[in-house]
Amino acid sequence: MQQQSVFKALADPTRRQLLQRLRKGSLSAGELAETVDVTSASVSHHLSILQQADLVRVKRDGQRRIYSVNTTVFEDVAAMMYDLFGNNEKL
Amino acid sequence: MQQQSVFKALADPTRRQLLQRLRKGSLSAGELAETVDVTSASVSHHLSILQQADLVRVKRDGQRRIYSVNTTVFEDVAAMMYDLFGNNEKL
DNA sequence: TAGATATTTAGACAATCATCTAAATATCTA
DNA sequence: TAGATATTTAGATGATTGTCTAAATATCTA
Repeated sequence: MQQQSVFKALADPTRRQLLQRLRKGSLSAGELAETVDVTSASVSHHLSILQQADLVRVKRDGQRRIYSVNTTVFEDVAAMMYDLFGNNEKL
Repeated sequence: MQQQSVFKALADPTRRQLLQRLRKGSLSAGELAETVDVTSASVSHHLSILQQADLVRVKRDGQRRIYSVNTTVFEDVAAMMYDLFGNNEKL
């Protein structure tokens, strides 16, 4: 889990949109592409960045690829946040 | 609190480094500049981005400017994370 | 096997970004 | 007030990024 790749992945609004779609359930690359306003080539590119940051997982299903949020990473992201803002009374 | 400005602000390693320094206590722009490997002009630029994202606060002290982490923003950042990863058993 | 469908990869381009140096602004002090 | 100190602003530059179209790859089905 690389801090840099995670924060960079989250910095793009389209990628955050994709993550939010996936929160509700797994979707194929094509289904995801329909929910955002860029080409499927761009979506594919974004998905690969999310994958590299380990924020999403993918599995094959025929000619489709099914993406899902990697929820196990949440704790790591929370730890990063703590690393930046931690040690205050709100935690 | 703009999601976009916060995530973008956190995406840069130098800015995260500055936040970590400030976690331990308030510092002037010059003191911050000594702790990172860029010019004070660059640090000033980064600090303005952190300010715009409301992640740091600044107050004047003579010719110095004293920066500190805006800890109250942590809850908002946590909420953003929940918005992306939320609804899983780890929360 | 041919053609259709799903997705990724390659290559190009414009916009954004981090950084630098130099100059400007503001404040302190002798 | 002059000069020193602290910080920001302006302008330039090279690198990175998000996006597109076109082509490549992989899989399904008639």
